[in-house]
Order: sequence, then C-alpha cells, then structure tokens
Amino acid sequence: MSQQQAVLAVSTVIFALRSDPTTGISTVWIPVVRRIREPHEGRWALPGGPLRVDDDLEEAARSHLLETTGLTPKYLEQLYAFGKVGRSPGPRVVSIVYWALVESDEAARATVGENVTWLSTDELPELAFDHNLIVDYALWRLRTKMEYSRIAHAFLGDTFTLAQLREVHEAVRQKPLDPANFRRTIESSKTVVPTGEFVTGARHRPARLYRYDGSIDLADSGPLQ
Amino acid sequence: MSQQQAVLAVSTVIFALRSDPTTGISTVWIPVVRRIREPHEGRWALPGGPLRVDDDLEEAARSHLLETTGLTPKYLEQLYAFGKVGRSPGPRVVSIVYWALVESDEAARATVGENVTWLSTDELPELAFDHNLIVDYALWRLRTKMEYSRIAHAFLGDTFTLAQLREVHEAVRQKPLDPANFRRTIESSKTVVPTGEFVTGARHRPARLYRYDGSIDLADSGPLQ
DNA sequence: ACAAAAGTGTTTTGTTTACACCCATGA
DNA sequence: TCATGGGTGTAAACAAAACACTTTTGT
Repeated sequence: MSQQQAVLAVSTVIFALRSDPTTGISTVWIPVVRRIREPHEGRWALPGGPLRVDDDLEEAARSHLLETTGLTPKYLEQLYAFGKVGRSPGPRVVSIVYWALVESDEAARATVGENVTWLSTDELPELAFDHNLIVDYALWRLRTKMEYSRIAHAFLGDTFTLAQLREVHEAVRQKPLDPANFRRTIESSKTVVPTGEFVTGARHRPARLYRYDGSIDLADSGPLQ
Repeated sequence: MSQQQAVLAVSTVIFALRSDPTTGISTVWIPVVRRIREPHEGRWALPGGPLRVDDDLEEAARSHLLETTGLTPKYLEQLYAFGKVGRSPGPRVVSIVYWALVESDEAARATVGENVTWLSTDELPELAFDHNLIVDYALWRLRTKMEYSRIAHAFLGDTFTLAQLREVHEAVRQKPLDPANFRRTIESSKTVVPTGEFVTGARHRPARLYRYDGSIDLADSGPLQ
C-alpha cells in the first residue's frame, strides 16, 4: 500500500468570465478535463498532472494548462498545497495547486471537445478527488483578493471601458455596484489611464477607453516577485 | 544528476516575541537549527525535514517542530510551496513551508543548545538554502495578516491586558499605536471579553484582564477549516 | 424627442486619527 | 502628592454609500 515517497502533482483552477446563455449575465466559469482512467474515471477534474523533475512549479502549471486547454493565463498564482493522506486512492499524492485568470475572449476561443469542457462555478457537479473543495477555496481567494487588489484587469483585454471593468467586479462579487462610486474608486486608485479613445456605436454616450497602468503590479505578493 | 521524482520536505517558520536584551522592546524572533551535514553544513536553517509518506502535511510540521524545539504552536498555517529547480544542491527538493505563532513565555522555556538557537528577524545572518527569502515572505504574511485578522492573540496566554495585546501589534507592525484608539478598535471587534479580573501591583491604575472569545476563529481561511 | 448608458455633483453616513483630559494605584 | 499608565470624551479629517442630475450618442 504505502511506498517510500509521495507523488508530487501540479493542478490549476482557471477562471474566466462567460455570459450565461439564458440570462446574459457574466458569471465565473472553469475548464475541466475528463478523467480517462481510474480512479474517478469519467469524472471531471482540474487540469494538471505529475511534476516533471526538471520543471519549476509555476512553469509546470503553465505548460500543462497550455497543452490541455490551449490557454495562456494573464494572471497565475500559487493557491495551496493539498496533501491529506487518502485524498486520492492508491499512492500518496500531494498536489500543488495554482489559480489563474484568463481573458474572456481568449476563453471563448479555447479548446473544447469530448474531454474538455467549461463548467459554471454556480452549479458544479461532483468533481474527481477533493477538487470541489479546491475550487471552493480558489473562488474564496478570487473574491477576497478582488476587493483589495487589481486582479480584475486580468479578465480584460489591453483596453477597456469602466463599465466592462465594473462588470468583472459584479460578476465575481455577485452584486451590483454603483457606477458613479465605482468610477471614483477606480480613478482615485490611479491604476488605470485613459487612452484618449472612445467606444462608439452603442445607442448612448460613447465610453472612454482606459488602459491598465503597467508600472503597478496587479497584486502585491510581498517578497515573492 | 536528475532522478525520477522530487523530494518532498516540510519546514516551518516559527514566530515568537522576545524582549530585546538591550532596549527592552519586544521584537519578532525565530528558532533555527544548525545543519550538521552538507549542503550548507554549519549554517542555520528552518526546522524541517522530509515528509514521511503517512503523515499529513500539517501534522508533519507540528511533530517535527515539537521534536527539534519542544514547541507547540497556538497558530499554524500553510505559507507556500517553494520548489524552484536548483534551490538546493543535489536532488530536487520541494519544500512545503508552514508558519507558526507560539506564546512568548513558552518560547522562553523552549529548548536551546548547541544546535538550536533563536535569532532576531531584525538582523538575520545568511541562512541555508533560500531560507532568508522564506522568512521574509513569512514576515510579510505575518504583518499583513495582523492588520485584518485576530492572530495577535496567539502570542499571548489565555488572559491578557489590552496593553499586552497592543504591545504585540506594535512589535509586529513596528510602530507605536494610540492606546485610546487601539482600545476602541479591539472593543468594537467583539473578539475579546473582559474576565472581570484586574492586574494589580503596578504603580498605576489596575488593568482589566480580557479573554479571547473562542467562538470566533483566529483567522478566516474560507472553505479550509 | 426619447431611451439608455456615460459621467458629474452633492449630501449623508460611517470610520480613522489626533489629542485633551480624568481615574486609580504604588511609592 | 506625584508619576504612571489605564481608561473616556470629542472634534477634525477622511473615505464610503446613496442618489439626483446633466451629457452625448443611436434610433
């Protein structure tokens, strides 16, 4: 049953925003892959796999993510190491889990097939292993971190309107925000700069386009980077 | 050089408050152990060691900590998994690092000897491996978390005065706090309850003793516990 | 002209900070 | 009675929330 060493794996919870096909409201979705062998054959699981001995942890997350889903994250951060004895049948597995944010329109173009699909975090089925707990924890981190850092930009393209940025916050925090107060909060944070361009075509006043100020880091990780 | 699997280790950054022998001011200290073999023989390192295959991660941190320093932490939380290729000479090592808080007077009683000592985080020497980076990151987490959670209690005994609790905050945040405003902040947080007892003996008005309200968790970890 | 969202102004409310001052004790 | 820290009161400064109102477009 037990062997000399635990197996090390790296997995990633990837978040993207998608419009609900019925209501049209943006909500948080994750890509999952189907398990093609036991244990939990047939169930959906987080993308990931064993750590190759010459790969850095973050690099392993990034490359495995690209191979299975074709996605390149705009934000990637270590979440937690899950290592409880018995969390996986068979040999002991310790999973170092990352969480990532990808641009909405890149997510729309991402690989989907028989063995890869997107699931809404509002109504997740039972996933393989302890992956429901992992997603719950990643969602909690996303929501708390959204309140005090600027990671929302990672869901958007290079330029965006304040309405789009507000939509991201509303999707993640699951409540409407006052447009006037939101505007002032963002403007006083000095993290965005107006490009001078406007979005025309909608049947209302054109919205100013902004660009994220790259001289400020998305999230303060202290001494790590 | 490279082998099939990475080695998994668990280490812990243990924080306690100690009075500076010269100034008398409380500052943050950590216990370290001397490396008795290569690599980095003779250098100070964080307590830790390889993960036994049947131990849970947190349990491994706790038991290794007890064996080497004799300490039982009042607070223990996972910090980060450090796994950069080349962070240790020889086989690939991935370290899952925890951070812990221990009561000040328990720390004073802790094992000290030829191979275990306490170091002030204000003036750390060069430690083994990447342990300086790890301690810096743990300190950053301690300081940021002190601002929005109630972990300060873990440095104190069951009952304490507000002056003692304030001293903990001042030691960690490295700046003086207004006693009047500190009192109100703590009282409005509803995390402490007065015991009804007072500390007499000092040459000033007796200070009220408080107890931490156990029904509120020290730190909100979301879906994990 | 009208709807609809962009964007501005203003008032209210609450929280943080600064600091003056009274209280209870030991020496 | 004096020094010392415990403990209370209060006003100013600042930040968050609520909401009325003006602007600019497409139809």
